[in-house]
Amino acid sequence: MTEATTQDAILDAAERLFARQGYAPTTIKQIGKEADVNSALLYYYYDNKETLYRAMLQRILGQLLVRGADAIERATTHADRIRAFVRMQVRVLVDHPHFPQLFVREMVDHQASHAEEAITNSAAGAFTRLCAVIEAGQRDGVFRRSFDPRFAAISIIAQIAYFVIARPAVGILLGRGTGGPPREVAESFYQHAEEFALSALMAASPSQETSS
Amino acid sequence: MTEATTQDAILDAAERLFARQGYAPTTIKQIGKEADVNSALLYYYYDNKETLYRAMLQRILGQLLVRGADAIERATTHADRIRAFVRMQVRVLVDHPHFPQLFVREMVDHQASHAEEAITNSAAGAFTRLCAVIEAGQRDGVFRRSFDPRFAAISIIAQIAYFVIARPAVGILLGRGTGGPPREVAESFYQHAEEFALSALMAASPSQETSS
DNA sequence: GTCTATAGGTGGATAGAC
DNA sequence: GTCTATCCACCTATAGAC
Repeated sequence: MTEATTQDAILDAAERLFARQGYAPTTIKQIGKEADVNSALLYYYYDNKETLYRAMLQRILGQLLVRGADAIERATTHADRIRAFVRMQVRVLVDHPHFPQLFVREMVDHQASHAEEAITNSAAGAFTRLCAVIEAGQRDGVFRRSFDPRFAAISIIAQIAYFVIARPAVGILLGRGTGGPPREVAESFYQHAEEFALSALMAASPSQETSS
Repeated sequence: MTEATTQDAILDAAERLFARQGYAPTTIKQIGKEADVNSALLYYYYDNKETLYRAMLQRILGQLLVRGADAIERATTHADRIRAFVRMQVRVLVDHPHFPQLFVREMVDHQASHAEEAITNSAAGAFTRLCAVIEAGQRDGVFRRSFDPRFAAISIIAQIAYFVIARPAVGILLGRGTGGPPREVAESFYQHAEEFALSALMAASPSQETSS
């Protein structure tokens, strides 16, 4: 949090405030104050509020994209590749605590219009990679063939994503109040998510349907 | 959409605009225009912008609570109860297209702390019911016993919830742009979500772990 | 109940000194 | 690069006529 450049200070402040409050309620003056610079200075670096917002979003999305997915390639079984993917997802999210809020707000406030390119890029990356892993597993008969790989990928991603995005709600559901679930609970859930995903994917030869 | 009373017209307009744009960017004048009344009239019915917002939220929440969950009780097998739950979740969301945005914003804006009790109550109600269904299935040996029922419930809910919340992102991932996936694709996904959840839950007697 | 007119406040953005 | 001062647009909310 101790910034090298003024610009970093501004982006850090913007990231905090935009994540906490959203785009519209966050004012230029507020960001200036939080960054300990005069608010007029923001217009030296950025044309307007929107440009600053985009720059902030680009920075954090860029950091996300860097995270290599080679852990997936290192895994030797199809199952382990799924596990590796989920673990990577978790790592990215805990490393960037502001990301979930920013992402959700961008979704509902702007229909991803400011993030389309970044998502497209990361789609080419993480999402397609996960789809490929699933397809390979299906080809080898390890995973059920009944699922559309892209849908399965969404189901897998959704678990962690929802848990993090809806943190306050999840906290309430688990009886831990609005602060969200404590660390140990979150960690257990991350493990659970791996198993749940795998359990769904794994081809069980003769699955029996029982009536209650 | 053809309203009986002026007040309905105002609330309808408010619901549309607040859902689409969020609280801050939506102006009283805009709402007045959309409702075809003078903006000053809104202050005859409501003390201020915030009060109007809360009234709008209360109305939509009231409508949500009505939706019975008896479809779950009617189902005869454990599997069908899970299916019924997912379908109920979908129905609530398509019947109230503005709800997801409003709900998510309440969550991120207020950390669910001053989020309306109604939200937490109805969510918690549905959640506990789903947990009970899972536990029953586990007791009868139909569902895997390895999952914590509460975690499994979150995984199940997450699929639809994420799909709806992250609609623009999902659209991009599926190659349909920020407009979100078209109706048929969404419907297929909803069906997929049922199968994915069940597939994960179902106790497969001897599940084989294969290496690639 | 519904309107016109307007007060009062705040936020985005610019001009210009240092 | 950073700051002071300020303009202008726009928004919430009120007063008061009809």
